[in-house]
Amino acid sequence: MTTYWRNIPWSTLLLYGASLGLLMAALQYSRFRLWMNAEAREWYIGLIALVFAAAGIWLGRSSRQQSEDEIFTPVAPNKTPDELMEQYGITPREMEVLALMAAGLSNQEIAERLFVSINTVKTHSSNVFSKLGVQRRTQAIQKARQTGLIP
Amino acid sequence: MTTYWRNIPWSTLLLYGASLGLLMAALQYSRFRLWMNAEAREWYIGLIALVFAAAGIWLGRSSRQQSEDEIFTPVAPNKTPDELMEQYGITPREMEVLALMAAGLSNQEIAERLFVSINTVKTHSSNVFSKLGVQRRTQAIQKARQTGLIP
DNA sequence: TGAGGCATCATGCTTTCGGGTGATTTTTAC
DNA sequence: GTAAAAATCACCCGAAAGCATGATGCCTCA
Repeated sequence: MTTYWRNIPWSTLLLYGASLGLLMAALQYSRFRLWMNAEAREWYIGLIALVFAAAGIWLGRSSRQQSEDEIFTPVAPNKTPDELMEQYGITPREMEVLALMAAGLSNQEIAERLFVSINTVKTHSSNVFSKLGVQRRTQAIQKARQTGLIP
Repeated sequence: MTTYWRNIPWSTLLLYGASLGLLMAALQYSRFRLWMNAEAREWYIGLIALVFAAAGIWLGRSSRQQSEDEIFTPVAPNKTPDELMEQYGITPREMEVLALMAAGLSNQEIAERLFVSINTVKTHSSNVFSKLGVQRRTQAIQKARQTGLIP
């Protein structure tokens, strides 16, 4: 089920456990010192909390584990492509460009396929981007698939 | 790296700070209780360390998530993504890059998401392209969807 | 008949992508 | 312990993509 992930390196886990043990040892040692009065203890505990929180953040971010569901959540389209074209104001020609774009074609290839110049393809794609509210063709493809504009 | 804090929402930071303050308050309150002797204090501090470490890990992980980029899943593959990764020789890290690529992210955004440099992302994406036998990222997305590498 | 939508094309400019190459470090495998 | 694989980063350079702007011709519809 988990297709791509990386375990937390054992070295990191060991380092983490060792640092915890070191802090515990430091606490034990400090018990024999007299600098740790009641007021300082609060700051000491707060410092431990901050240190381990920071270490936890670092550990959490350095681990590569990432669930599929975070990125790939299927969206069931409730509208037909025609309704979505109407909704976004996408013209038929722009739809053609979008479809070929999603097929992996470059602007030049789309231009040759549609017998127009590459500038025209750029204009159409720019219009599609602004109408879909995206900046790049990959975003346009993703949004078109998500909304059901493209199967 | 200061970029670590870029993607953490302010609400999360506030929540985190508030929980820290609550724990400190709980510590203050516990000083007036008598259950906290010398031996229990070590366990108490260790508990705080564990709690904050866990919270830090959660924070570190959750800050990498993104709820918006979702992908519609039209394909019923005959092979599992793991088998396809094995077939194409795609590594887990390259798979991550491919997934974020399909989510519409630019190389720069992928780099920020994975906390690596844009050069690393370019290397991974180039490897993915050559392994999939394509030239552009849109082609890679298309092929990955067709083969079932990506839902 | 004139306004507006659509499709077409262009030019200049900036950003991003992708290929190629080489390198170091970390992790894994034997 | 060593070798292979994986992950990381850097640099150069050309191609592609994207943005802004303006223009022309066609068609429809009021």
